[in-house]
Amino acid sequence: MSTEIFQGLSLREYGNHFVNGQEQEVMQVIFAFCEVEYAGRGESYLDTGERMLIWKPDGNFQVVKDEKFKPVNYQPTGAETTVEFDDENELLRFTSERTSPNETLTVECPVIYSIVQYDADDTAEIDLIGTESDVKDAVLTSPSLIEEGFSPVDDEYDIGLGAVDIFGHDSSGTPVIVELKRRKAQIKHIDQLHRYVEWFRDNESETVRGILVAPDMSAKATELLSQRGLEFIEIDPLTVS
Amino acid sequence: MSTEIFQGLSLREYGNHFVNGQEQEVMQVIFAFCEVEYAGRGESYLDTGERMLIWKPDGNFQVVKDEKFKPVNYQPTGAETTVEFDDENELLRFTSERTSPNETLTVECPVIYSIVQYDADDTAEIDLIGTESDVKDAVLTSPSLIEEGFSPVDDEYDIGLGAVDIFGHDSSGTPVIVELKRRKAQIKHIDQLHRYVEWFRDNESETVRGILVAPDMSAKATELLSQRGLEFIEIDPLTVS
DNA sequence: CTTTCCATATCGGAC
DNA sequence: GTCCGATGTGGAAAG
Repeated sequence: MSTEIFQGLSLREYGNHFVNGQEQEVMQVIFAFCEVEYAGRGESYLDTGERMLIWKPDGNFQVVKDEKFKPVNYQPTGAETTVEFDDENELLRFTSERTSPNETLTVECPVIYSIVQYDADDTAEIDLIGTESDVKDAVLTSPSLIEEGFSPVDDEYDIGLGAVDIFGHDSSGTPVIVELKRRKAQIKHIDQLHRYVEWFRDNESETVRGILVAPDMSAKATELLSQRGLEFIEIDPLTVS
Repeated sequence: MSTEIFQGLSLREYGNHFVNGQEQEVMQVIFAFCEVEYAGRGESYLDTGERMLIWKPDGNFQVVKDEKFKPVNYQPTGAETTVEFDDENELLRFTSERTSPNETLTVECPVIYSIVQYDADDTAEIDLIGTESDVKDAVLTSPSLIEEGFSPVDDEYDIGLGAVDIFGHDSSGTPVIVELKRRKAQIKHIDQLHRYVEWFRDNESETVRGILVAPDMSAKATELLSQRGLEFIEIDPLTVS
């Protein structure tokens, strides 16, 4: 069976199962009453309550409340997670640490209701379309999506102050900087394209066009784009994927 | 008991428990062999495999693999999630939908190993310090953190092209725009401050100072900051919280 | 290591 | 609803 479930054990017995599950590299899901502390880039404290804990073999550890999408506290993949039984205070303590940045997550559980060890057989990988990368591939394959005569020269062209999505020339030989967005463009995306274009003007050539490619633009973004002499071309990531 | 666990049931029986759990507004955790499809802003397909599903009362639904920190597929809080038994294909189908953006997540489970219904009692809320808001409070309380004679006039001052974190005047009456960051500043943060300062120059007064406040800055950000005539002041969010 | 940028970003707040 | 910015953003890719 893929799931092994334990209930009604002592904290010490649960602790032994956790160590065993870690050795066997299975995902462990813990239903517990706990208190959570975090210290690192920020610091947080979460008073006692009933939560679910997720402990994966790759070290990532999450404290999950019964509401909200994101974990309330966590340590991402790569953390070193351990568990110990504190017999003086009668609790199980999970410690999840990582370096760069230096961060520590501590979860103390005086009560554990049940745990599930899941030895999941899952070799499939997700296939996702409609990404910015898909838009880039489409434009490189069919440059006329930008405009007739557009000729790409390079992609992910590093200028030191970032990387230009697509660099090329228009039909009259003018340099063109293309910035791609998979979603409705916002002001900050105009900033980004503007930075690339300004760099090009300062370092390469006075004459240069900047084109933002996105399925749509916010009103303020449209205004700022125009004010900065940049251009917009509408492409929907899903229709070119 | 806070957790109710079901194993070895028929798909139809599991389905009844899901409906019941949804009515009782408990968090449901499902260990299943499943296939996942998503369509909305993007589109994805995940072939069959063993995963954990999380279904919370607020509608958020997650497909969790035994590796990686983030769910491989999901629908965030606010989605409408339902389950149905497809007796023709002998599987349980979860459908999680939301509008704006219009998105659908479908999870088909021909096998379910076990489910946990967790009626979590958790009223505590996390207390986090070291945020940008903490830095703002510190500066408003002690303006000399910026420099001697700095006098804040407004915070979250909306200029149409975004909102200035803190607006004020220096000791000689020159307008000052302050942008706060809780972490090491990057090029895009220089862009942001630059946008505010340029707007002020164009709409209010030629004379204006732009100050970036952060615990540190990247080398390129330092370069761009200097090039654009902006200033930097070092403040660590944790030492002022 | 650092730095940059994408993300089905999510989330919260202001208008 | 739209829009903007913060996030302990996480994660990948490139230097």
